[in-house]
Amino acid sequence: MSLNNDLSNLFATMAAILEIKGEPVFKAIAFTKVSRWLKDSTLDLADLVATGKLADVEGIGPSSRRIIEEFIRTGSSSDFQELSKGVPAGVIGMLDIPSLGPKTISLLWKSRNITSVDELKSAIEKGELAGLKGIGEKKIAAIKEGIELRAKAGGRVGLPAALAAALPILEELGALPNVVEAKIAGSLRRFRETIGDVDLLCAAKPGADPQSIGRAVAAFPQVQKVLAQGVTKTSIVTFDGLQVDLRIVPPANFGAALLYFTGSKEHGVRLRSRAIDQGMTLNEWGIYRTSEYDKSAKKTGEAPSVKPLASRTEADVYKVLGLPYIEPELREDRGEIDAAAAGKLPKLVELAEIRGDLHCHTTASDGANSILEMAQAAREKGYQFLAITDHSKSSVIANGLTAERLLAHVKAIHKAAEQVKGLTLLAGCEVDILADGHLDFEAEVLAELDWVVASPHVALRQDRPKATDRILRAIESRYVNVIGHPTGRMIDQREGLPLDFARIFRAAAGSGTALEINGSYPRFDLNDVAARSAAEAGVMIAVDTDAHSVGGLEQMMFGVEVARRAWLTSGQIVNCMTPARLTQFISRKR
DNA sequence: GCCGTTTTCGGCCCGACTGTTTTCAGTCG
Repeated sequence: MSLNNDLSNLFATMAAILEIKGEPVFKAIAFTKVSRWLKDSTLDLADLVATGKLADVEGIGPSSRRIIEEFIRTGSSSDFQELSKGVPAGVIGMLDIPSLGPKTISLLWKSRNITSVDELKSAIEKGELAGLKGIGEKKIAAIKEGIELRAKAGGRVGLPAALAAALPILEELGALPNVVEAKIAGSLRRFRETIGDVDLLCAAKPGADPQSIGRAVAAFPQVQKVLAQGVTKTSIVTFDGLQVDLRIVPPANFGAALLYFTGSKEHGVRLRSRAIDQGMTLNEWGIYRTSEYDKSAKKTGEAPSVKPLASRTEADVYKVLGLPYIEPELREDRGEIDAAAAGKLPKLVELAEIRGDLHCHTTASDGANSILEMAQAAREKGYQFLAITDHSKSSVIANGLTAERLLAHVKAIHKAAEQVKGLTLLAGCEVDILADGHLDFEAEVLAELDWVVASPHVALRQDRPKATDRILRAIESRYVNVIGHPTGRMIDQREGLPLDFARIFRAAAGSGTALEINGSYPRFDLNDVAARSAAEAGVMIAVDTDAHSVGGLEQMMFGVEVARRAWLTSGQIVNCMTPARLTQFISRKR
């Protein structure tokens, strides 16, 4: 996996250099696509190269293939060395600064010899940017602010935090007198694991001045700063440092706008190019017959004068394109448009289909609530089963249970089960997978349990063969029902184990061992891409919260969202089984 | 650089906002 990451970064850097050098943008776009594919793919690159299957991957042509093959062979790329010759590394880092793009960076570099963010900062302070063509006072101020913003925000915020910040603003927006409808769009609507900025869309009451809505939002109590304010678009920064972009459209164009601003960018590009193939033009106002659209009058901030073929709802627009409605979680240009055209979109799992949680903690280890409290909370959520899975002895910091304490705990769970009617309470354990793949308890202890989650918690920097063997060994145990957070990655904090997924998935599918989507942020592990590959390989997926309190059970919605992004249906998820089916699933392995 | 049920060459998605401009380039999503 780190090979994929390294190569992904290599291609992203090459794209950046091409942009700054002012090469035709399409080269950079092509490399960006390769970079994205490398980051997303769980396939074994070395394997693809060896079998010649790399040539089948869409978007990877002869040049990219040559670069990848050379990199695998030698660990470096002569194309990259050639391209980056004479380009200081700091120049590329300047691309991260908002309001500073490749053209300006190139200008600063060529005319003022500015080659890093630090040099840029001191040049601004000394007033050395004055007199450059196309750069005035305001532009310089914008660059200065961009540098500060970058230093403070550090980029993206986690999904749960972004959602928590966005919902109150959405509510205030929806309550404005001139707003007919308001929705979250962008990556937040697609439930990406991290969010760059929040996109909101609203429909203005016909006849109302759209700009008045933008002004009202700019005056919301959360607003720290207004970045831009036009007729149909307002951008603000909240006191949390989160950027929120609002677009205002007429109700008749709401669907087209929602489709446009939900993205992803790549999904949108594909839809628009599909429209072109069919003699149509798709934009945020609607989908139009190109012959009519080209003749129509257009004015910034207003719908084109010609009548669209569709625009009111997203489904209407998809239909004109000959496609069924595509759920936002699938709109990542990962084959969803081809699947839609072929009538092969999955019926995505829904939160209401989840019948229980199979990974949670109590006061016996590091949780905040008792067995009974957790069980009652699960019952109140309408669950039919719940597995109590406290930590094993090696997790000392988490007050992990010794064999003795665990066996007493099992009895306590069975006793609590009698007090909560209508809920199957499973006595389980989250057993550490030790560095060598041994489990933290002997078989005779595990045999006393109804449900076993085996998870890696330590030694998360192992190399690929070691890490893979370790997890494979756990999968082989007849008592292990699911591997919890299989890679141990933490978003933005640590990479996790570089597993050979192909081998893991084969073993898990063959043995009837589930793999977990852990719905607690920043785990989300397996992630969407890996979970999708796993399910395609026939692996059953468990969607769990890893709740450490009653409130933690609510994280199930995030786990389900990862599952939806992984194209999963209820039939591929252990938590959607009836209690009777679940019992069968467990006994089949033993 | 990649791609091809009209193409092996000639295309490659689209609009809003800002700033520095007198008609447009750069940036962003």
